[in-house]
Amino acid sequence: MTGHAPIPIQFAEPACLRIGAVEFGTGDPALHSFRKNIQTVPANRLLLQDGDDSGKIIIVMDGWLATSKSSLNGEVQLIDFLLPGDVADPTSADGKTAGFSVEAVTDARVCVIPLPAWHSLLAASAPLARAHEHVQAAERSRLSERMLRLGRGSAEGRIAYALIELCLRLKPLGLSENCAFHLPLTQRHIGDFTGLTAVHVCRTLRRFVRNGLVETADHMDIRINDLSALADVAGAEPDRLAAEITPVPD
Amino acid sequence: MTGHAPIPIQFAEPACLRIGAVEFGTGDPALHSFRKNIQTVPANRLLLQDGDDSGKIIIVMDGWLATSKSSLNGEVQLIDFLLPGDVADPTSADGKTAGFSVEAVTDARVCVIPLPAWHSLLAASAPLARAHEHVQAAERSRLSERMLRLGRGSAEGRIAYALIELCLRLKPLGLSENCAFHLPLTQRHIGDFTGLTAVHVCRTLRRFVRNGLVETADHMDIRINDLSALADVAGAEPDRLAAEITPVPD
DNA sequence: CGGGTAATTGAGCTGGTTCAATCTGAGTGG
DNA sequence: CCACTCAGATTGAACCAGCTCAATTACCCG
Repeated sequence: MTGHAPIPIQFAEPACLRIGAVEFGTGDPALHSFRKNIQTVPANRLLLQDGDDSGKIIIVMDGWLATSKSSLNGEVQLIDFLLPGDVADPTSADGKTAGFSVEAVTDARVCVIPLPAWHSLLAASAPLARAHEHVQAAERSRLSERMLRLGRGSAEGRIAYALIELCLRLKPLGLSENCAFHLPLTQRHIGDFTGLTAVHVCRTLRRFVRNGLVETADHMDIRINDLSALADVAGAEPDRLAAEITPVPD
Repeated sequence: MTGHAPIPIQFAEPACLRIGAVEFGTGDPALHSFRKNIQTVPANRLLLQDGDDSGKIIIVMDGWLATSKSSLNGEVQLIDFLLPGDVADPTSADGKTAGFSVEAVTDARVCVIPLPAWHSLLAASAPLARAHEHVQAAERSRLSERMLRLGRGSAEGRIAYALIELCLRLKPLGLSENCAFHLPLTQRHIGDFTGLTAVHVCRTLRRFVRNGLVETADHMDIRINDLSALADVAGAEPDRLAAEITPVPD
């Protein structure tokens, strides 16, 4: 699991910290305390293990993270992907145990803040608290949508939904132009995300391509060719979905 | 969907409002503003529809609620059950649309608070904010656990987990004595909760009974006879699970 | 060139669904 | 008191979507 970084990590120096769609820190005294908590992590590194004592939150600055849980026999379920501006709060009801694992999918830069510090930051800055509220709300909505597909959707529906969700989330980050985007994922990731086998992900994706719903290049450069048809398969309305799962500026 | 109340609703007058494991309001000036927001709702009443403009949170005082989403073809996925002390915050990223439906499973009493009022209450009372934090953390952990089963678990695993989760959650409410408890649910509810057909829920429950894992009476009075065996089937550790999904006093 | 990971495709199997019949218990009206 | 109804539970039988196992290909990197 603890992988190697295939390419050297190089990120621009942070001018600010973004939470959802809102930027913080420029000229903010709080930024100073952030700076020393920033770390770069290589792809596939486990940041936090389900069940560990956690006591911190993780803010994604660059790259992709994923939260996950594993069954005893080693099967993995990805709970959510975390993109820049997202916040992972793994704390469960006891206030310390992590309720899921957090791992870097790509090389990433994160800001790790101990819970007490985080709570005082939230208490000190209403805009920060509001932005965090939006990010949490977006995640809640994503989880509900995904839970519906996991429980009631077909393989096609799950994968179609996943593609649309990721497309919509990448758009405000400037990573999805005209429904074309790159997923730094393997088919296994998509399988772990949708509760399917990698084999069946492959078959289903191929079928989408055959039917002209999507195009692929380089295996993970995706272009959604027929969004409304894909949305039908997913049982989703893209516009409403975007409003519900994408944090807004405020 | 808008059902009839089979029995008249009768609840004790509220002395206080409980959030998670913490009671508020006795002598608290904020209680006064709560009181007028309390309402009783009959079983099967829809309190909020997925996609509606919401702008409020719902605190459960008595009875069971459920949050859910439905697919276009009418299949239902229950996202979570809400028990007394739980808080439903259906707001999604846009700050107003409800990301799921909320309905009363049994006759219930709830306290409905508009979001602005709720936010000022949270800002005014650190203990309230902390209690809410715990309730949210408990819900997050439950969702992750359930997502793992939905994506990767067998029917047996999902149902075993659901029984254990509900048993653990009912215990601190005084509704589960010695792993024996009543579920005010039909097998259809359990199916919608676990992403299975009611038929298969029935078969699986019968198998549990045949194998001595659980006993049932009156169809929905459940007794877990062999917790450790059931936990094995569920792939769960009851003690750790209880800590993660049950709000603590503080 | 060799080795390792990911994708692709085929073939057969199976857990859970669907459809359908029966059974049970509570409520209702006579 | 019984007949009727209706929702839920139970059980059987056939079916099928997605899984497993397995072989092949493509690609990257040393």
